[in-house]
Formats: sequence, structure tokens, C-alpha cells
Amino acid sequence: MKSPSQPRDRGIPEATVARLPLYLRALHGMAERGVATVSSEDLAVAAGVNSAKLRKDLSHLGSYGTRGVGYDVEYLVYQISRELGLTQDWAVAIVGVGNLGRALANYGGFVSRGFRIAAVVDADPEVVGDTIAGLNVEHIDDLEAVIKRRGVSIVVLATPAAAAQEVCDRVVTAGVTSILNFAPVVLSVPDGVDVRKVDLSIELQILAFHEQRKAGGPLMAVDSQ
Amino acid sequence: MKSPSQPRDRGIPEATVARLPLYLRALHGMAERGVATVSSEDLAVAAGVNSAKLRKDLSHLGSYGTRGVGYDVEYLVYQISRELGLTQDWAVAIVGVGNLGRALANYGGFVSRGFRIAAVVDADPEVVGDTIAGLNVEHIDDLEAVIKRRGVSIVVLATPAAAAQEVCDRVVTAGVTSILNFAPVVLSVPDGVDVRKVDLSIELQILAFHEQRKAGGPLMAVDSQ
DNA sequence: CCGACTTTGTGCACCGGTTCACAAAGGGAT
DNA sequence: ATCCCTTTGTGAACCGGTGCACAAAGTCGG
Repeated sequence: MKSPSQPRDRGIPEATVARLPLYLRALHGMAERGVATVSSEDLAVAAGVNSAKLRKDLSHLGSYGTRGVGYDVEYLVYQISRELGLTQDWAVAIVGVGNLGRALANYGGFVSRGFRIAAVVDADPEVVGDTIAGLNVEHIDDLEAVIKRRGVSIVVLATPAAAAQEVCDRVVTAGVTSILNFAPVVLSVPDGVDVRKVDLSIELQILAFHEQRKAGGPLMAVDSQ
Repeated sequence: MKSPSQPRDRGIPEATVARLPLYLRALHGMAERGVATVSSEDLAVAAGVNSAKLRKDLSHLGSYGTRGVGYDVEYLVYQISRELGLTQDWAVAIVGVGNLGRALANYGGFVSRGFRIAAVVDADPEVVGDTIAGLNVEHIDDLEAVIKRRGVSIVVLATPAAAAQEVCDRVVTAGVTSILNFAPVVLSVPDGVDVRKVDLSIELQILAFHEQRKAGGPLMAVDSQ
């Protein structure tokens, strides 16, 4: 392998960032199966995307491929991991220990690489003190202290909708700038804070829309993964 | 209220469809608070979008606003519901009763409007026969029969990654064309089948990427909801 | 009935992202 | 060393979506 060119473009398109984890997952699978080298075509199929798009995505990280051969799997895993920041350890706090919060805390693949659940917090005195996924459930009153003490930098909101904005405001004030929100509300946050939303109900409604179309007219809307 | 123009454009942009549920949620809140009429500006704020975008979105359903006044809340709720297909009842099956499947089955807001959990299925003899969210857990062997008997048209996959593709193939063969996939795999499906993916691990990785950026350089990536 | 005011609906320019298609680069065989 | 084959990296056209800015349409007070 020759001297790798630096990742030059510091501004990676958002759409590319969203696909890097997909490539990473496919690459991990290949690495485990002992594959040493992969072409953009094969990796694209494994990740469910177009090969030109994959190449353009990877080109944003630098020139890590070899023409006529493809990409070195191990090396690419490392480069993508580094780019995504997975070579460091992220402390995640889950706020809200309902059914969903509990499921998230116990969900293994979630913690897999780079992420560690560092705290679980709830408001209900009934569950505070319980042990979930090996962690003691702490009281919401101590939210700021817990965040500081455990070095939490990413917060997962799994509270009821009514509580989400208030909790959000508090974690932002406590210095958190990355939030994964499962509550069905539009959070308002200051600039510089990233919020990503996962909304089951919205996904279902989008499916229903297309399902209705299929049943109704001869116009067929199609897959989109 | 004057005679409403027909929804003319049968091809609603995907980006618009993805936002309609957001508008609908905001409108429901307003209806409950007794608001009769809302301007595009106010609704846009409530839904967290730009008002011009909101107007353009709504214009795809037809001309339901009144210039100088705004939109009739109740009427708009009805129009959007109808467009999304929420005026009918959708039978949903959840396959996989791990932590996540259980959480989904019990998640109230999920079933709220238009959707009804009609079946819960798993492969583990340990949980088959249990009652979850008032439903008897059925065996995966009976998957096709259950889908047919209960009229299931949307399937939620909450199985381990290794099982997802096989279950997917079976439900597609059984006639299901709308799938919400929580398993961390790229499903391959025939044309005409809609798959939507929810992937916690990917969301976290995207957050980590931006978080790393913030910590690292002076370039700040921002919010995106 | 009129004029001032509000708010919608949309034409248009712009932008990020996708896809095609191909030149450039490298590997391997002879 | 040369030629052929494979595969990358990218220029350029294209496409869907966004946001501005404004004319058209309607309300309401006088």
C-alpha cells in the first residue's frame, strides 16, 4: 500500500455522513468473513446503494482505493471509523425509562462500537434506584450532576412528549450538544446543538400513504429503504 | 367555507409526504386547544419548518386555505388524514418480541390514529403464548396464516439482524408490501415493496460525527431536526 | 362599496445530491 | 517492457427540493 493521500475536504456532505455507517457495517461483516479487498461495486451492493455514489462518498475521505483492485477492507474500516469519531469512546445517557428507554438500554448492537451507556435517568420514584442494563437508575433532579460526573456528551430522550422539551433545555444548558430524540415533539434548541429525531408514528404514516396509493390507483410508488 | 378545489396533483413529492404527519400532529394539538383557524406562519412554527415550504406542501393537496385568514384546522386535519390514508384502519403485525418489539407493542402513541396492532409473532417457544399488549404471541411458523387471517398490511420487523431477511421474504411472499425495519440490515425486496428503516446505531454515529467536529475544529455543523 | 390589510399560492433562482460516463491509474500476464 | 483488463475518481448534466419575494385573493372596518 502506498502513502495515503490526506482527507482533504473537511466539509463532508450530510448525505454522505448518513451513509458512512452503512458502509462501515457492511465492511465489518466482510472483515469478519476474512475478505481482504472489496470493489466499489460489491460494497455498494452490500450497502444497498449505487456504486458511483459509494465511490464519490469515499472520495470525500481521501483516495483510499487502488484502481484495478478496489479498497482494502481493514484500512477502510479504520478510515471510516476515524472519520465518524468511533475511535473514541462516547458516553451516552438515556433519559426516560419507559418501555422504550428500557429497550434501548438493553439493546446490544446499539452499544457495539464506540458508544457506552453511562447513565440512565428517570423522574418516577418507582423506578429510580432500579438496575437496568447493569446501571443504577438515577433521579432526574440530578440530571446535570450526572451528565457532568459521567462525561456524557450524547443524550437519548425517551421521555413522554410532555417532558421532552424541558429535559432537552436542561441537558443543553448542562453543555450537551448532541441529542437523539424519540419523543414525538419538535424540539427547539439553540444553534450548534444537533438533534436527530426518530419517530415511529411518522414512519408508519408514510408507509400508510404509499400503501393506500398502491391499493387505490394504478400508479405504483416504490421502495426507498 | 366555499367549495374546495380537488386535490389535483396526484404525485405528491416524497419530502412533502414525510412532513404531512408533522403538520397533522401540530394540528391535532391545536384542535384540542380549540383553535379554529391557523396561518401558515403559525403552523410552520409549530411544526418546525419554513412557512413557504409549508404552504407549498399544502398546495399539493389542493387549495384549502383562505387568503387573508389561514387554514381551517378541522378541515385541514381531515384532508391530511385522508391523504395519508389514516381515515382507514391499518392492521400492523410486529415480528420479534425482544425488548424492542415489546416496547413497540406497548407504545401507545404509536397506535394512536389509524393503526392497530393486530398480531405479535416470535420464534422463541419461551415467549409464544405470552400475552403482550393484550395480544397472544403467535409462532413464526404461522406467520403467513396470521397475516392473512388478521388482514395485516404493514409489518414491523423487530427481529435479530440474522433473521430479518428471511422473515422479510416470507411476509413479502404473503402479500405484504409495507415494512418498517428495525433490524440493522439492508433488506432486499422486489419492486413495489416499501421498506422504511429505523436504525438507532446509525443515528448515534451521525451524532458522533458532528460532535467530533464541534470538539475538533472551529467549523460548526448545526442542527437539522 | 371601497380601500387598507392580511395571508395564500406560486414563479423563479438556487443548491445539494445523484447518476452517467469516461479518462486516468494501477495490476498482471506475456 | 508493453499491452490489456479492471476499477477508481471525477467532470458535467440532471433532478428534486428549498426559500425568496410578490401578485392574486380574500377579509374586515368604515
